[in-house]
Amino acid sequence: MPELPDVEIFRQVMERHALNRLVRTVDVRAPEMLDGISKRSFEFALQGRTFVAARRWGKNLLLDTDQGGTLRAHFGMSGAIEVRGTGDKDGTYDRVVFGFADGGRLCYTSTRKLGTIGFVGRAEEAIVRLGLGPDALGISRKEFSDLVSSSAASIKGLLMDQERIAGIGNIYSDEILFQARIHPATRAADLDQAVRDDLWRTMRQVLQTAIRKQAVPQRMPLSYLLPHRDTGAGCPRCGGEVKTTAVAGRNAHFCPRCQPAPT
DNA sequence: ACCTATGTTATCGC
DNA sequence: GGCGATAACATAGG
Repeated sequence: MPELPDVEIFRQVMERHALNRLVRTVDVRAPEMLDGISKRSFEFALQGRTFVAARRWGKNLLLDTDQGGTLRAHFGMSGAIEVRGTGDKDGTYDRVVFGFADGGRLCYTSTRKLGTIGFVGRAEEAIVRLGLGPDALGISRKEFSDLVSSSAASIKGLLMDQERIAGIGNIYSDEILFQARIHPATRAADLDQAVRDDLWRTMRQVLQTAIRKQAVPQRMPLSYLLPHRDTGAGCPRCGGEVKTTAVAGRNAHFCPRCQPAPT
């Protein structure tokens, strides 16, 4: 689930349902998911506080607290953030649970425990420590163009490299490249300026559309690859067969006819 | 049983 | 130093 659009939806949910509520209890059920902080320190840091702002950087959710200090959460491949009411029962995969004084709960969930959650004095510390590049929706056209033209990696590999540009993963890199009609294995530096500029616009358009659709695959435009990624359906543009191929360590979905291999 | 999966990180070879 | 491939992490589902 959690690439930039998914985390942005989490952020919006936090903004509407988690701000300015007193955190009375902190229950760390999977301490192995804590990043750089002990269970005791984490609980101590958050108990009695309220979240005053919800931010996002790449795939990381950042919740600023009223006393300074920021909760940072990353969701791995199977994580989410869920707000529960008093009567709702616990989920099997609730890994960290914040109990609000008003009875509701904020739950950091993760099936596979591949994510991390931590607390830092300033959000920037976490961003620097994780080595994250500029957010995919924050990078300027010029910055993006320079990044692409100076990379020897495949364009898909570059889009997924969190140290260069933060927020895009396997699913959305495929979608962006499909919409831009670029083969995922194309060397980034081989793209000329017009293509780089178009790719920047396409990247923003895809991410913003996904956010508008609540990052729900079924709500994406029919012209997107995402809703029928695993249905075996043909290319939504030409009807041809969608292929898969390994690029930068991941399985890329693409249409060989619409996204011809680089020569 | 075996394979795959929306992520990250360490390691190895080129 | 950059990059791709691979394994590992923990778990579910086909």
